[in-house]
Amino acid sequence: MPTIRDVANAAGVSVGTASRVLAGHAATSEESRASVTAAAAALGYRMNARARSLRGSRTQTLGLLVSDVRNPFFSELAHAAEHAAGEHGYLCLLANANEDADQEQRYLDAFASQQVDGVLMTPQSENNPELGRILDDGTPVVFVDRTLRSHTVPSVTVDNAGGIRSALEHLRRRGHTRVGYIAGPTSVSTGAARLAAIDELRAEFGLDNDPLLVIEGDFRAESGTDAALRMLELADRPTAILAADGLMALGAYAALGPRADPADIELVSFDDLEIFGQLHLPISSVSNDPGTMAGEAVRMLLAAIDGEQVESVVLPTRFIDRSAPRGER
Amino acid sequence: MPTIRDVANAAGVSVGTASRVLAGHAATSEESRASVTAAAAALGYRMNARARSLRGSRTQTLGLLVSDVRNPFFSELAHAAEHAAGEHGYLCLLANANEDADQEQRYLDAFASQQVDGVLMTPQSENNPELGRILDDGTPVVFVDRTLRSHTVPSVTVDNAGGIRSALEHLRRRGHTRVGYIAGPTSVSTGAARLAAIDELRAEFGLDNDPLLVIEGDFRAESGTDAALRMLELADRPTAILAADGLMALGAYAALGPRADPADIELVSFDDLEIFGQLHLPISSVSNDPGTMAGEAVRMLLAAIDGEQVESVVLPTRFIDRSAPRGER
DNA sequence: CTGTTAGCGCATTCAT
DNA sequence: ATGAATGCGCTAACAG
Repeated sequence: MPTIRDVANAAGVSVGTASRVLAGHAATSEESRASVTAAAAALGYRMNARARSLRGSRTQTLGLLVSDVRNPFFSELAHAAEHAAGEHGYLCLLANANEDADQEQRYLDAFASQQVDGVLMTPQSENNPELGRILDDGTPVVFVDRTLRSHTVPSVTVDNAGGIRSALEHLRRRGHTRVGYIAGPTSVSTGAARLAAIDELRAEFGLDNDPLLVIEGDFRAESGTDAALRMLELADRPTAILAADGLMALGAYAALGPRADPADIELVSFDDLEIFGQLHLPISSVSNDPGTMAGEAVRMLLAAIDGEQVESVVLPTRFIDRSAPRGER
Repeated sequence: MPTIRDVANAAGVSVGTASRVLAGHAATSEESRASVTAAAAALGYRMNARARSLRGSRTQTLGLLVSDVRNPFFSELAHAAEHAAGEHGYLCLLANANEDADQEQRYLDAFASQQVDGVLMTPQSENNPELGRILDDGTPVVFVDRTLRSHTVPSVTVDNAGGIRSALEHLRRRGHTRVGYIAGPTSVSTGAARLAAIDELRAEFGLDNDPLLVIEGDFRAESGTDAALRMLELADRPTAILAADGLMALGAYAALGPRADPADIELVSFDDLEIFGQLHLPISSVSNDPGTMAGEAVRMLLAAIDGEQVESVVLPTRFIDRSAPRGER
């Protein structure tokens, strides 16, 4: 691969001049601009981004660490973040923590040694020492979707309590008082916040206060299936099930089986997945658009990289009612 | 951030010695090993991967370019590739071409300027000049899932004809002769190969040769919905629909609607998505495991980076029958 | 075994 | 406007 030196030689100028022309610097003559450009094209010159970033202080690279790329919510988030970053000339290093704290640390270390300009992440483990080091180094970090008690970091999250409230309002309108809740892990901020909201609002919405109606899952489909099956075996079955995330809602859907009657049980999910619109049992949802979250988070991160002070934002949710018309219940 | 020079000073050795210790090089004394290690820990030293790769020839970084991360097939592929790469000490730059040829070129350029050691991609545009340049530079490239006529590159693909055959065998067993086919874009190798296989086998399997029963989609859900709707409006409706990929199958499923009777129409998909097992209309599928494909592709790419000659591989598919028992038809 | 030196590709001084 | 020189952090070659 030709270097800038080859280009300079071919163009008959010094590397300094070649560098200035290639960087679009102002102080260059028409003549050298022409010869350097021609030489670069002829040689098929391509700038070495790593060498450039060694000299300068920016790498134009962002680290993006999500909990699980196979979760549609996060893959949408990753896509949107990568897209937004690209629009600002940044490249993303995408990594998948895979719900594993060790892996999360390894990737953060890799990000740091790759000199990323900033990190966007959906954190999952409290007191992650690697995160502490990165912050100490002065690398800007923005949390998306989740937060951590152990570290004060700007974040983009949704109004979990508001979302839960909208779901409960829906369920009250539909006449449900016996509602099963498939919780997320309370070790994760979203899991904890949503469960806390349920407990807070239980009385106001006249929900049965039965501990058997709350089962903690792990934000994956299978745990949703298990939880739903256990609830359905109860002597006093719930008439509706609310899941703390989309995958667990899908798991609960699977548990109900292909012959389930929409009038039999009502499903509501936190997170809106595209597939929900296509199922034979409608799943209403609290929609928290990952695309919007990612866009906002990238904006914040870039501002932080530019040295600005950024404030956390909490986005509103929107309830999507997919339930059958009243008459059909 | 402390550099290796700071560590060397703190340890009272030269940078050369510090470098050797940190790299785990053999020729170091017990004494310097101890002092350097201690100094590095005390200072919180972290190697600068970009500076290292500027000196050496490897960056330990792979470029991974997929057509659409939001497609579960590709997100699974990306996850598996990243995981496999990580196990070999490689970091992945993940990019999303988003089914756009321009974007594909931009990312390939970015990969090259980041000096990736190799590129793993699901190609989508023939005669991509940027791809030509990368190959000319001697950067190893491996195609996954798809191939290109314009470039001879080692690839990991599935046996498309065999997969189609297994689907048609299933449909014949179930007594279908009027089968609608939702094709993929013929500009993509998989789309073309699967359609060609159908045409090839049409007579052998006694399928109706009605042009109205073949509609070309674009591998996205919506096109599957459109195609299925058009087929269902035909005076002589198909009794089964076969889709060239999972998302279009899901789209067709949506077109059938929540009240569709499993006995009414049979759905088969090329690609197996996790959700298929949970729908009220079963979707049988030709499973081509993206995890296996990605693992194999990473193995090949790393071998190619090590200068070995690698051969393309074609993986077999496995048919997953989710149709209702015969008695219920 | 270790210190010294050079150089990877580039941008940026400082002279001119 | 441009050339020469310097250094980013690191590894490798060469002496010792």
